[in-house]
Amino acid sequence: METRIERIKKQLHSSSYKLTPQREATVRVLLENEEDHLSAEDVYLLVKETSPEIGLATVYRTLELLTELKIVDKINFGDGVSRYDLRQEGAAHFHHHLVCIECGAVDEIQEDLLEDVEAVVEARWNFIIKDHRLTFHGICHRCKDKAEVVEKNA
Amino acid sequence: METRIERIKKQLHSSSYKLTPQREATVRVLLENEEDHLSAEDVYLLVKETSPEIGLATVYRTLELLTELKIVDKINFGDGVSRYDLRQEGAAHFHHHLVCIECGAVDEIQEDLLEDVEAVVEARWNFIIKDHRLTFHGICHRCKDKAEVVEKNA
DNA sequence: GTGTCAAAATAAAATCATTATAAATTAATT
DNA sequence: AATTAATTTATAATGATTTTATTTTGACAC
Repeated sequence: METRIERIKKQLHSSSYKLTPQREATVRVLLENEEDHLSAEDVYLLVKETSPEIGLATVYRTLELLTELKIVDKINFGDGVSRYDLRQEGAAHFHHHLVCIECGAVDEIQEDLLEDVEAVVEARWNFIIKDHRLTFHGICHRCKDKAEVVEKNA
Repeated sequence: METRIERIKKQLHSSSYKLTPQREATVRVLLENEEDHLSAEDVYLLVKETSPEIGLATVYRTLELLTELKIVDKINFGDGVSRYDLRQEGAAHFHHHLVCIECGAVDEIQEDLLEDVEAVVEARWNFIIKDHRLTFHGICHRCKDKAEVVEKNA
């Protein structure tokens, strides 16, 4: 954890930004909730637990800054709020998401899976891919299993 | 065009909704601007040209209704506004998008391309896919060609 | 045709996430 | 220590979307 904070500190410095206490607290929250997909408000509430004096606008600015530096990814699942996700270190590609339409859970897929598709798109559409977003909406394994159990008992 | 309106009318009726003049005007705007990705506000302004008495809220409600009936897709490119896109008739899958980070253009890919990937995801993550969203961010063929010309002339 | 009821539309106000502004604080530099 | 630049805070503003209350419309029974 500390080493990751150190690394992020260096990333900030290399763009001549400082790792202020508020920014550090924000980054810590993101690290501690790495598997979640927190909204700005979520982050704000969590940061407030350790640094009650922080303002919502500061959290927004910090998240924006981290997004700019490609330390976090800003993602949008169409529920009206932006969510922020720490990037995997050294990951060349972005991970994908599985959004459950039953329970709302968001799971991640770290595998790329898109290499072939991207090759086709670049060749056929003459488009240089810099980034991609792939989200599947459906029924997650938990809800699926639950439904099967109910069915069996019926 | 008229046949498509007729078909949409039937779709509405089969869910016991009516194709009111306002709804028809909204659908017409969507049909006339099929290759664009209009925001609710865009649709509103265009509908207003032929039906000046329509309200923004009605447009929102109509778009929401059409989305519910899967006549249009609501998409979100992270620029803060939702955009609405007529579905291809009879398309079993959603089309994908190419967003140019230079000029902001949004092109569509009608081909599926994801069949193999979906098979892997369903099997490996035990997830039932109902819908997907795939967007590539990068440099479109127009900007790419422009850059090459500049390079050649330099 | 007229009355009645429900669906739909309108206009205005409310809500919610996000951003901008201005004043205050902190840190870095001279 | 003084000056300047960054950063933060609190508050107000914005902008997209939704809700609410009210009015209009259309279908159907009488």
